[in-house]
Amino acid sequence: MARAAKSAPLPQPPAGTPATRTEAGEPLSPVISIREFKAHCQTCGMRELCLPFAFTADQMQQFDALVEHRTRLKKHEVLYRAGDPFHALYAIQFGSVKTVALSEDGREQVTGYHILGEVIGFDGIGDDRHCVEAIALENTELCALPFDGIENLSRAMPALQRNLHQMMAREITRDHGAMLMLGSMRAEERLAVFLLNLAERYRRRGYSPTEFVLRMSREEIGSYIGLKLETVSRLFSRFHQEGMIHVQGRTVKLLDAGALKKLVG
Amino acid sequence: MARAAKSAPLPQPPAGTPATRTEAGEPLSPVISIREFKAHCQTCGMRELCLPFAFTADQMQQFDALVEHRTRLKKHEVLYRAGDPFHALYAIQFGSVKTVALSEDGREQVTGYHILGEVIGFDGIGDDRHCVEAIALENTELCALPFDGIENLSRAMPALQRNLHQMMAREITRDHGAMLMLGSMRAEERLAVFLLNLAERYRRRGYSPTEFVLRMSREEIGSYIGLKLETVSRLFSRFHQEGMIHVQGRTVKLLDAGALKKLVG
DNA sequence: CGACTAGTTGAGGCCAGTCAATGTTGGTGG
DNA sequence: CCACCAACATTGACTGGCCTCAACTAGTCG
Repeated sequence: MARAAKSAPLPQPPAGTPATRTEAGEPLSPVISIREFKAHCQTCGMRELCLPFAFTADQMQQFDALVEHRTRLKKHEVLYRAGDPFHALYAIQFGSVKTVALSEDGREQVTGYHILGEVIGFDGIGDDRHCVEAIALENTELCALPFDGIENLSRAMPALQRNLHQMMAREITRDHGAMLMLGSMRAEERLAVFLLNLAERYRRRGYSPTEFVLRMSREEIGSYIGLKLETVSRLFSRFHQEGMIHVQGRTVKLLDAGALKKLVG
Repeated sequence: MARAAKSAPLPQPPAGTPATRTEAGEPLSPVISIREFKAHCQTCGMRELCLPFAFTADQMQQFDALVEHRTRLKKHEVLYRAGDPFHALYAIQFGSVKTVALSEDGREQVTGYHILGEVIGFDGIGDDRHCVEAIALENTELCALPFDGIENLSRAMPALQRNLHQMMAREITRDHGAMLMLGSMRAEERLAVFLLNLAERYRRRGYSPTEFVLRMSREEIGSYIGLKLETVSRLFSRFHQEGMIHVQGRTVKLLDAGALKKLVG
C-alpha cells in the first residue's frame, strides 16, 4: 500500500549510450525465487500490474507461479502471429516489440511500438486468438503471464482485477490517441507527436527523454504514423536542419522539445 | 448454456422505414421486474455481456439490481464529457451514440459510432475519468451499469468476468481496425469499409444490412474516417452514380456490396 | 570486397483539402 | 399550413501536401 511504485528510483538508465549496449542486461536464472522475482518487478512492466498494492505471502506465491515462464526473442523473431491461439499476456523486461495488424488484402499497419515495461497481448482476449502479430525489434526478453491464471487470481484480488482493467482501458485510450493522430494531423505533427510520446515513455521509466535509439526503420515508423518512409526521412532531415532534433541514423536527440510541442498544437 | 444468443430471432427489424420511425420503441416502466429485464436483454447489448451463460436465481437478482438505472438522451445530448468522473458502462438499448476524442489544441476526432446493442464507456476505466465525450446522435435510451458492481459480480461469476474482458478486448481490436483504415487506405476505400462495417453490425442485430439511416452528418462521418466533409459527400455521389449504393440524404441502400468489397481489397 | 538493406534527396504527379457558390432539408413560429 | 431560417449537403475550380518513382549514399553482413 505505502510502497508507491512510481517514486521508486529505477536502476541503470543507459539509454544515452547509442549502439554499444544493444543487448539485454544480465542473463536470468531459469529458476526464480520469490525474492529474485520481486527484484525484477521493480524494473519491468509487471510492477504496474502487481505492485501498486500489498501481497499476502500466499498471493505472492500464487502470482510468482504465474510468471515462471520467460521468453527470449532475437531481433525480428515473432512472438505471436495473427490467428495464433491466445493464452498469455507478455510483459516486456528488456527490448522492444512492434505489433502489426494485417488486412485481408495484405496491407500492414503497425499498431503499436512497445518498449520495456509495457504489457502486450490484449488483442488475443477477444476471441481466444491473436489478431495482430508481435515482432521483436531487437533482442528482447519477456515474461509470459498465462491469462487464465491472471483471471483466476484477479477474482481473489480486487486490486489486481482493477489493475488489469486499467491496463486494458489504457490500451483503448492509447489507440484513441493514435486515431486522432492518424485522422486529423499533418505529417510534421504526426512525427512530432511520435517523438514526444516516446520521450515521455522513456522519461517515466527513468531513461533519458531527450536521447534515445529508435528501434524501428523509417518504413515501420511511417506505417505507425500513416506516412510513407520517404516522408518520414524528409521530416527527420527538416527537423534536424531547423535545430529541433539531432538525427544520426536511428539515434535521436531532442534539442528543442518546446518547438516540437508548439508544432503540434 | 444452450440458449445461444446468436441464433435467437430478434424482434421488429424496422430499419427499412427511413424517416418516419425516428424515435425509440415503447416507453419502459421505471420499475423493472426481473421478467421484464430478461425480456429486454433479448433486444439489447447486455445479452452479449450477461446472456451467453446461465444465471442462478441469486445471480440474476444481483445483476438485475445493477441495471436499475436507465438513462434517456435527446438528440445531441451529452452522456459524458472528457474529464467527467467514471462510474458506469452504458448499454445502448435504442438509438446511437458517437464518441469523440479531443486534443489539447481543440482538434476533434470521432473515435466511435455506436448503435443499439453496443456497450460504451470503457475509456473511463483507465484513470477513473472519461477521456472522450459521448453524445447521442438521436433520441437514445441506455442502461447504466455501475462498474464497481460489474467488477464485484464478475469476481463471483467467471463467465461474466470473461465476457467483460472480451468486450474490452474487442474494443481494442476494433480500434486497431480503425487505425489500419486511417493509416493505409485511400478515401474511397475508407468509405466502403465504413458502410460495409455498419451493414454487418445491423445484419448481426437482425436489421436490414442493405438499407439503413446514417445518424451522423457528413462532417462527423468524415471525422470518423479521416476525411473532410466535402470528400465524403463527393464519394457518396460517386458511389451512387456508379450504381453501388443509393443515397438520399442520410438514407443509404447498398445495391452492390460485392463491388464495395472489391473496392477495398 | 561485393551484395544487400536502409536511408537520403530530388522531380513530378495525383489525391484529397481548401475556398466558394448553390441547393436541400428540417425545425420553428406566425 | 406555410414561410422562413439555419444547418446540412452538393458541386466546381483550384491548391498543395504527400506519394511515387528514381537515383544515389551509407552502413552491414557474409
